[in-house]
Amino acid sequence: MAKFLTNKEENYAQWYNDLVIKADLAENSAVRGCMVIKPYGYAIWEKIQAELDRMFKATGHVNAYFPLFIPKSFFSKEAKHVEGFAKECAIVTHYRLKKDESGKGLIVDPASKLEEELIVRPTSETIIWNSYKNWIQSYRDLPILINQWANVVRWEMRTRLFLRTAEFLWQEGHTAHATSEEAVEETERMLGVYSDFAENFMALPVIKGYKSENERFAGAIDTYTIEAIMQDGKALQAGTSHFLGQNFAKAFDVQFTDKTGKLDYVWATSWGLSTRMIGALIMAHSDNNGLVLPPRLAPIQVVIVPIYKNPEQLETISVAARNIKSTLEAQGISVKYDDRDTNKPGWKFANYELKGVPVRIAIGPRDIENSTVEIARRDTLTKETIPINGIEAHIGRLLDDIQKNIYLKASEFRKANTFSVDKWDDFINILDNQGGFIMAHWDGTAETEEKIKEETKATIRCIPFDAPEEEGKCIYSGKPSKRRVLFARSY
RNA sequence: CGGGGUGUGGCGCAGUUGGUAGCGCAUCUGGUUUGGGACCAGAGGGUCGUCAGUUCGAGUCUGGCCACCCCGACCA
Repeated sequence: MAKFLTNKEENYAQWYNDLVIKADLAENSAVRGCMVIKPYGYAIWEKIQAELDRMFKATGHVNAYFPLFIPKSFFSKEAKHVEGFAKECAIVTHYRLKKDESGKGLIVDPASKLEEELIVRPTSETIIWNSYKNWIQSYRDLPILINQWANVVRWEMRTRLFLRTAEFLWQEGHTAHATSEEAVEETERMLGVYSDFAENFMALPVIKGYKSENERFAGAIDTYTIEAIMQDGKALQAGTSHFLGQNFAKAFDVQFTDKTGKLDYVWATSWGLSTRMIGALIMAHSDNNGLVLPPRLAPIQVVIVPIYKNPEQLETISVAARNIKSTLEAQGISVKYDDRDTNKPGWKFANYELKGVPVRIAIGPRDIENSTVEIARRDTLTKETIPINGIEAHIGRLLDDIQKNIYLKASEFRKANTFSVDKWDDFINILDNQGGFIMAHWDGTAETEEKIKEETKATIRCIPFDAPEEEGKCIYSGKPSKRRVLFARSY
């Protein structure tokens, strides 16, 4: 099988590309660097959105929407922020087209040049803080806990479906607080939301930690991250939460009067998670037969495939299949009954495996006779025959079990590919031969981090929150270090 | 922006010393099939990325341009 996919072990990057295309998640578009997210891929995003949105609201946040366009002058108000994004911005300079003098075709009307150029948002801190300035006068106006679901544009040189595209979808939370402590708390809370989501829904074990100065968000005091390991041993940053201090409040002059009547700048956070998560989902769990989706994010959790020789048989089987479908749906399980006569069962089996549907139920004449069905689980590719009676409890348990098993498998993979390293030679060997997470000592300087990056392409993914204090020597410089940090090559 | 590669039916590809375009998959029709990607018979579908040049004649040779992919630098 799997003759339609490149082998994961042979060419991981090609396997990933094949999978995205063949599973019908997305494709490249006519616009360089921009992808079309196809219905099946978008359905996964909708599941991600629905769950995160629920979690954001449960933690007191509300949704709003700010403009796609940002006046250039806003953008340049926070020095580090500009530096971080200036190199990858799309800019609107005109607002009108006209017919080309010499015939057909359209040209930009030079007379429609904008007074001030508009930047297509690469992130929305500036446009949002420009609004917050008008919304905040007193401590009574705080906190503001807003999230926005949006598209953003970052003009990337090289793109890959879901992992890096010029335009992508995400959510960005932007909060304003009266105190530093409260903002830090919020930053931590939202990283917690992300890691809960990753572990419980994506079945993706993540390491929470601080970014080093080099890797920090432009304009942030502190960036927290969740880092996940992919099956090729590379790390993927799955979500970030930033403590912005008073940087944006100062840039946009957002002050408030506190309880004692004193004027102070507002404290801020921002946090984001993007369609890149779909890339993580694919790369963390899938195999050479196709996608493996955790049940809690699978657009279709159970597919029913009838096996029949003639229309009469199909009719009998369909009655049983529809009964099972409604029984399962009553339990909140999403079920597709695929009774299309245009494809054979074997084709359907392979196709739903490619698409990562967690559970497949096959019903044929034999099953009708015995009141049974054949159940196949995607994660282990195993099959069993069970009685139809009590199927809803069985499938419910099975889905839970698959969710847990996928998480467990990913956890074990991470464990087997995380190395505690003390010698520079070992550091290089591991990166070159197998990849993975490396826990090593670091002297805490940006120079050392930069040199390690130059020599090995590995970066500090994070300084884990739970890294124990431990005396040691920097893997590169030999200078004293107090704790190990997480190194890896990354996406 | 550097290095490499590719542009030929919807998709994947072949096309020899230049002679008027072919294969597989997919599609459509008919029939037999259906418990792991069915089979047989027939049919439709191509300004060969683009512009110019050489030639009696260009998918093929020459030059320019464009697009895309892969590997680097940059990044979620």
